[in-house]
Amino acid sequence: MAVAAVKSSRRTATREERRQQLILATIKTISKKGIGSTTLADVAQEAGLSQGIVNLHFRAKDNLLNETLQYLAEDYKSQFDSTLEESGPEAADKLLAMMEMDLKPSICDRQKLAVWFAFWGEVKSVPTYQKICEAYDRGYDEAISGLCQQIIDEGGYRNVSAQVVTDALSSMTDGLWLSYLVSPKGFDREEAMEAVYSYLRAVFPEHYE
Amino acid sequence: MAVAAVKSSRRTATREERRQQLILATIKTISKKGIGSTTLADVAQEAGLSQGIVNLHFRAKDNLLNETLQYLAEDYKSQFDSTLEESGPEAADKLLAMMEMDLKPSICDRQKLAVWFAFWGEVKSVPTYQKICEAYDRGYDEAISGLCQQIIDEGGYRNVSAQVVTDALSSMTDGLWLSYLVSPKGFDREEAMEAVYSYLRAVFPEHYE
DNA sequence: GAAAAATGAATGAATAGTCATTCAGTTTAT
DNA sequence: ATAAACTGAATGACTATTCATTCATTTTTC
Repeated sequence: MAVAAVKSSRRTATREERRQQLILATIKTISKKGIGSTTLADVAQEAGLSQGIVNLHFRAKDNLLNETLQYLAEDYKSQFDSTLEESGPEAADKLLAMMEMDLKPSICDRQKLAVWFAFWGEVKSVPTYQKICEAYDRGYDEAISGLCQQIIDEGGYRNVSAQVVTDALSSMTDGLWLSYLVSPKGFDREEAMEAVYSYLRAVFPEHYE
Repeated sequence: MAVAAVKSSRRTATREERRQQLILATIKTISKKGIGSTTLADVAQEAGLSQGIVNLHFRAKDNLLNETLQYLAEDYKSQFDSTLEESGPEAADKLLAMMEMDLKPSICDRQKLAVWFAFWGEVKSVPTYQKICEAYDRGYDEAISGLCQQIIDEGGYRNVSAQVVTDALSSMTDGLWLSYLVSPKGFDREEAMEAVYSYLRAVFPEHYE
C-alpha cells in the first residue's frame, strides 16, 4: 500500500493553518447569520472544532473579527495586484481590467459582499474597522487615480480630473455591490459593467470608443 | 401670569409621540454604538425613559429595529418627493436636484449614514431588512430612470440606456456615502458632487454643458 | 365643580436565556 | 516524557422580556 497521504483529519495543525481555518469559518458564518448574531460557538462549529478554540488562537473575539477584516482586505488586494500585473500594457486596459475584476464572481459574490457590508456597517462605531478600511481604500484610490492620470495625459483630456474620475469609479463599484446585495434578483452583471463602461466611454472617449 | 405652557415633562404622551421618540433614540444609539451593541437599555436611556418602555410600545426589539428602518426609508422618501416637486420644471433640473439632494448635509450626514449602513450590513441575514430596502430602491430607481428617459427622448441621445444611467447614478451616490462614512476627513462634498456632475455632463452633454 | 372611579402609560426589579471567556483535563506530536 | 494543541463543561457578565406596581389623566357621578 502506498504511503497514505496525511489525512486532513489530523487533530493538530500549525498555528497559521488553524487561524486561517477559523477566519474562513468566520466569513462563512457572518455571511449566513450577520455579524451581530455570529457567536464563537457558531464559528467553532462551522470549523468543526470545539468551543474554546477561538480564544485559544485569537485570545478574544474582537481580535478574530479584526483579523477577519484584515484577511478580506488582503485577499482583495492580492486579486487587485495580480489583475494589474496580468493586464495591460496600456493604462486604459489596466483600468478596464480593474473595473471588470470588481464585478467578476470571485469578488462580486454575495457571500463575501455580505461580510464586507457587515464590517462597513460598524465602521463608525468600531475605530479599528475604520482604520483598516481607510487604509485599503487609500491603496485602491492611489492605483486607480494613477491610471486615470496616465490616461488623461495620453489623451490630452481637458477638464477631467483624475481624482474626480477615481471617486466616480470607485463609488460606482461599491454602489453596484450594494445593489447586488439588496436586490440579487434584479442584478445583472452585464448591465452593471455597462454602467461602468458608459462612464469610461463618456469621460475617455479616445480610449474606450 | 400667562397660562404656563404644558411642560414637556408630561408623564404620558400619545402612543405615536412615544414611538417616534423611541425610534429617534434608536437612530442616535445605533449611530453611536453600532447595531450590534445597541441594547434596549441604551435606547431607553437615550430617550430618558425606563427599562421596559420599548417592549411596551414595540412588543419586541425586532420590531423596533424594523420600524426604525422603515422610518429612515420614509424620511428619505419624503425629502425625495419634495425635492422632485420643488425643482424643475425640466427633467434635467429635477435629475440634478435629486443628485444634489443625496449629497446635501440633511441626507449625507454621517450619523444617518452609519445607521443605513448598519442595516445594509444585515440585509443578507435579516429578510425583513432586505424587503424594506428593496422596496425603497425600487421607488428610487423608477423615479430616476423616468427622468433619464425623458432627458434621452428630449435630447435624442443615441446609445444611452435610461436603466444604465440610473444604475450608474444611484450606485455612485451609495458609494460616495460609503466613502464619507469610511474617510470623513478625505471627503469633500464639492468633489463628490463633481464626480456625479462629470458623469451627467458626459452622458447628457446637451443638457449639462 | 368636586370627589370617586377608571384608564392606560410608565416604571424598575426580577427572570430566563445567551454567550464570551476560562481552565482543568485529554489527546497528539516529537 | 515533555510540550503543544485541543476539548468542553463551568463561570460570570450581560440583556431581552415580563409583570406587579405606581401614577398622571380622563371620565363618571352626585
